[in-house]
Amino acid sequence: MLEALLDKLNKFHPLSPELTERIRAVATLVTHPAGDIILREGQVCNKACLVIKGLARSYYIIEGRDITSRFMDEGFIITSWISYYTQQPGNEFIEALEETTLICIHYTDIQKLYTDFPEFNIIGRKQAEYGFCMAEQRTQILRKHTAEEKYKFFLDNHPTLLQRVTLKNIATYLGMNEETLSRVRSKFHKRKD
Amino acid sequence: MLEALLDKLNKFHPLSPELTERIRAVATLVTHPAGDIILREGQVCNKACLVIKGLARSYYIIEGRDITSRFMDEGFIITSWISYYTQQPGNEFIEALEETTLICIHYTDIQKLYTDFPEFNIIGRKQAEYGFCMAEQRTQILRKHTAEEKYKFFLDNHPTLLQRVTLKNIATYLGMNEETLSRVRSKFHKRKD
DNA sequence: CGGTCCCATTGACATATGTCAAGAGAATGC
DNA sequence: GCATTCTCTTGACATATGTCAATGGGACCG
Repeated sequence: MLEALLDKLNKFHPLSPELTERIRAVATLVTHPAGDIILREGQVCNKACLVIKGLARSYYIIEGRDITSRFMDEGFIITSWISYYTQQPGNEFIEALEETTLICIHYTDIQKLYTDFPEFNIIGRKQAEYGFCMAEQRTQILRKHTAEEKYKFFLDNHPTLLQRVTLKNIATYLGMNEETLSRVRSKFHKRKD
Repeated sequence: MLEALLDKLNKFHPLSPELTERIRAVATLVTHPAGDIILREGQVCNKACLVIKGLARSYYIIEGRDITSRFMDEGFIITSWISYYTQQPGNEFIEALEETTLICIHYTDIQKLYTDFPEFNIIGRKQAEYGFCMAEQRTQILRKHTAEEKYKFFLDNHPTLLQRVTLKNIATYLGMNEETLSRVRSKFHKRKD
């Protein structure tokens, strides 16, 4: 199972045998049941985890509203980026939406990897660059003008998530409320007949 | 003037004399007059530039609307991140809002720095991590519920920009139109009397 | 099997924001 | 120095989305 992580890292940059060994030594497998809160607001996020199986969402609460910031399924990294990078308490929750199996590495272990294996910084850099691009892309959804365009964008970019996530969570991800999304959907799919 | 760049990089990670020398060799100073388009939609962004003096904004056009994605002033990096990282044509324009002086390094030179100086990846990683956090923060503006909250957030986080940027550009940055911003401001500042 | 919860939909209505138009003032250019 | 833009504001009105409430269908659980 650890192979999934090694594969992913290898695609960023080839891992030496020594580095591979060290990663094996510090990576741990965890499974969260559906509904589990993996990280809470106010905590420092001290690990980064690859999703092997399952699905989670990150969200935060602002003025009493639950706002979904990200969905993370197989192949993606679960962490609360700002809290992780700055090692300060963050405002994000992370919640398992399905039973979710993760390979986790602690922040301090990752920092040691950076200092002990300079080439691991290449991987860290490319991962951060990738995450950055994804973040910019997510932002573009919120800049769409109408609810319908946001929904269309979601359909085009996350077709599989639609079956796995409640519409309420999708709605808060798209910056609208549940009822609006429901109406947009009925109008949108009616036209397709 | 190059010192500003070296200072910034040094704060991420100490630069060896050799690395410092190489950076000096590849960095170039450029000045754009106000109104200049530094990058156009459809181009590949092949450099990253530190703003020494001046101010620019990146924007893109979607369904005929001009949407500001970022403001970049002194100390910040000007580049079109997705296009830069992927080296694919992007959809962003970058426009100098004031006369703007930059220290630029070409993408290929940066890549050579990564391969020739492994520790330069530490700097690249930390810069990407920082940019990622900034991107997440920008996104939070768009998730605010009302126009007034968005404006308040902008006031708190970019107080100096208000004097340097037209309200129209701020409005598109905040995901509202010019008139709405104007009304929010008059209501908001009236209360302060 | 019946009760309870959660999810999604729909209706009626309220309201925030967008749109279109006009105008005043400042900045810019010939 | 005058004309021309541009910026910002304001008004009247249109409309998209939010809010509140009710309903029906599943899923889950005792």
